[in-house]
Amino acid sequence: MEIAKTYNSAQAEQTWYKYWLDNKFFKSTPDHRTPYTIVIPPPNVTGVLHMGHMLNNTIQDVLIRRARMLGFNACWVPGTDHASIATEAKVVALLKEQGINKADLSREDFLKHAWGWKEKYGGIILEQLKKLGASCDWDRTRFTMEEDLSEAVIDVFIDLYNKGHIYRGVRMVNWDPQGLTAVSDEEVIHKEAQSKLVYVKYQIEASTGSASEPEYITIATTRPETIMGDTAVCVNPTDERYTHLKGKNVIVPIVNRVVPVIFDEYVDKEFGTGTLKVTPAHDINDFNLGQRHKLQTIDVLTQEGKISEAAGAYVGMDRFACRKQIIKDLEEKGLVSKIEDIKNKVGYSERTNAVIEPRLSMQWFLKMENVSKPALDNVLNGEIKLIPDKFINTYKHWMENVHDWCISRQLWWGQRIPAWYDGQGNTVICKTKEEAITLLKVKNASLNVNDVKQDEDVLDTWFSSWLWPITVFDPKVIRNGKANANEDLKYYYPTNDLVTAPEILFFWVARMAIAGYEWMGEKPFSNVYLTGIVRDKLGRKMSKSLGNSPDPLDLIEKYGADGVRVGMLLCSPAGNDLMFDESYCEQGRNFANKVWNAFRLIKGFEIGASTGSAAIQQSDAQKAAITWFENKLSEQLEIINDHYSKYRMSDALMTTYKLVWDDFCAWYLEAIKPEFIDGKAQPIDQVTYDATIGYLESLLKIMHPWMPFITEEIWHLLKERDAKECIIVAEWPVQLKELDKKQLAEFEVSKELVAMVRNVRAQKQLSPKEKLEVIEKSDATRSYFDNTIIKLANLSAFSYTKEKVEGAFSFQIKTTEFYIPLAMNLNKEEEVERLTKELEYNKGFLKSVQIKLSNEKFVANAKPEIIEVERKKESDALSKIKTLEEQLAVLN
RNA sequence: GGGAGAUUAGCUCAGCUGGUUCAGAGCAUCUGCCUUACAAGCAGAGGGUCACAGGUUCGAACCCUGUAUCUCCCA
Repeated sequence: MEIAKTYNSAQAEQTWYKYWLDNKFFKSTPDHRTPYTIVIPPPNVTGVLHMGHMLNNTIQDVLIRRARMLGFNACWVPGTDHASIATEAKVVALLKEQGINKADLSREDFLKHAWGWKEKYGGIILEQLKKLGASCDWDRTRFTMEEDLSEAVIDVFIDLYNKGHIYRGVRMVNWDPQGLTAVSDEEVIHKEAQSKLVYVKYQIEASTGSASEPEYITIATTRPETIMGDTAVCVNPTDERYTHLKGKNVIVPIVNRVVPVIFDEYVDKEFGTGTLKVTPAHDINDFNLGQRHKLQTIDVLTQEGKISEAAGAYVGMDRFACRKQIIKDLEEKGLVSKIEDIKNKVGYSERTNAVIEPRLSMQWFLKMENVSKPALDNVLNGEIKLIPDKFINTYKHWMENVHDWCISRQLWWGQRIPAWYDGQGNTVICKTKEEAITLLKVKNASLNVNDVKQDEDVLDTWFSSWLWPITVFDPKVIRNGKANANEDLKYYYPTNDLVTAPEILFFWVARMAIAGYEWMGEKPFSNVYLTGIVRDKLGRKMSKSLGNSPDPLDLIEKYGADGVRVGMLLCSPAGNDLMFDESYCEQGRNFANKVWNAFRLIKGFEIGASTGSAAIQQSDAQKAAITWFENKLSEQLEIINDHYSKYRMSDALMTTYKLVWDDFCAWYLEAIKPEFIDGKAQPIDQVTYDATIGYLESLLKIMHPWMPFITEEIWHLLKERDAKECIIVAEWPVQLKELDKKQLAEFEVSKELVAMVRNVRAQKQLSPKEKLEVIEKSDATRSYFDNTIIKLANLSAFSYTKEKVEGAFSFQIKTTEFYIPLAMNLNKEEEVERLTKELEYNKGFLKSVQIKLSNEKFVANAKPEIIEVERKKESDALSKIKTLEEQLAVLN
């Protein structure tokens, strides 16, 4: 069979993904094994795969594949999130293109369009995940808006309401004037902006009878368009500049409203002029002031962010246009004393990027104080681990200062709030209209059934996804109670690992923890692995608008899924952002190709007869290499397992990479590779061949989580296997019970020796083909790796002597001296220089060690083993120096 | 404004309990090689005042204090 010189990723990817699906290797059902569970952070149903998903899901796939190989019942649940605002915005935009206005549609018709849209475009991202090899149990795919899951959301609302955690009230909320909905605090992104601080003069109302010049007080504001809503001016009571204003009123410009001057500690004397215009309808702090001082609230903005009728001026004008206009008008009236450029933070909607408007409105809230406690405690006590743990601080800080959660959204796409009103001020919370009528009748005997109306709003998307680790398994558990949980939930919950971005630590992770304790009485996951943000190599966040994000699918096409997976993870320290560059994918692809070629070499071996006259015997070089690699593999496997246990993904990958490339390809294969005689490769003996195949299989297994496709491909090309005998379900290799550390150390010395010989060749410009001889000055007569060294360094002989060899090139490894007799004459000067340099170095070393050893405090305080090491260094250095001096003496 | 984290080779990062001349890896660079698995490769080499300034210690990349720069979170 002809094997291609380079690995064809596209073909293997297609073949094996289908094969895995057909054989149901991703599928998990409860059984006697221990489960290992991950629920996917459900991507936005409108989303397309970006680099963040790529990173995130590759990590999950690595974890799940390894768990599967370790013998766990591995279950990775996929799905999508309905993303209320984002999806509704997309549907509204699409309808607009078709000339349809949302306002003209009924709720039902709009939802039909939305579902139609979801069926058509939703879930593209799940198909894309398959391209990177994600081994999700697709039969379990869930969507947060599907009927069962939605019902659970309603159950949860009712339950929380009954427990007294949910309330409705008029509060200052973050209003998105584009999405036309309230959003939670977490959905507001604060960005620094260049703003103008306008100093406006408000006339102080003259005391009766006084005819003097009008007196003014100057306030500074970045929001002059809200002046029409001013109902007071506030100063700090300790501010001596303004004490004379006690009991006075001022006249609000433009609308000429007379409002009081109030005194409150809240005002910062240093900022602006130390006076504050108070607009209770449009600023949370002003609202609080208004409450304290019983001020009138005048809402001068509409929900679209335009000036409202109540303003009495500029009605219908956009808020930003009005800002410009009002400054102009105030200037004309001579009421602007100055305008300053300042930097301040402006909130933007996470979903629509519109500037958030603080706005008073009637909303539903969840009281966080009580429900959040177990979720905080169990992170602090380590029951739930955050990786890396630096996030514990952030988490703690948020949890301790958490505000009530505004959970209502003025949208249609989502779970509708199960609150019912009778039009006369009575409200009941229940699932159906029938129930509502019954319940309302109790409160209102003269109830008119036609007046019973359900709340128009839906719930925040996170109010559904916080149930994700529970309801993907058993959506009915909320109403049935956890004692009646189904088999799946009992078996898979709590899940093991959650892999997600730090950005949604509060949005989602914290809230899932809350929900987990509230309804399951138990954590939803044991470990939360927080990935970094994928940035470009200039450190900029990858984004569509910057156009600096490669399309993951293009990368896969170019470098292969395995190559991209390796590339992503090579540069992804946990919790730190990663500076992505395509060259990492190239490195990944090159690695895949290296593996492919190692396979080609092995596959090409011709196996010699094991008996008879033409029998091929295993050489000592091969025998030694085999025992060495068995130990090396075991040693490195232990390190890899340790990295995994600490979620050090890039370290686990790099260790794997070096084990394969350096230890296996560069040393092991070179050592056992049969020689060429007369241009023809010699056959290999059966024992060496079998051992090599065994090692390759172990390595393929270790590589599989990172590179699922190429490993499966080679696994099957290596030998005929049964239909179900796939690497994806192969057993993870086990370590040796006991490592031969002495042999490992000995081989390291051998490697150094080989490198030394190669170095001499390079220096003296000798061909690698020219055989050299090496003599070791030693009492020994042979050692385990002699023949391996002969093979690797291409020596004619490797021998031992007790005497000094003169006229040969000499060098030391540790304290042992070696000679290479060279046909050419040594360049005396060069040798003297080289040896002198080495002598100087060793003398310097010796000095530093001796200083340390002669320091009484060191000898008194340092641990005995440390002192022992220092003494050994001293004696080694002394012996090295002696040897070098002898060598130099001979040359001179 | 409050808090967290970072700063180690050209780049991306390790460095876990302070202790080997502890300063490391991968990539990139340079030099020599088309050596019949692999030029997507092989062999070799160079490259760092561990941000800066103090301090603790027999000993500091590591602990402490301050400074600078950057990132993130919260208000």
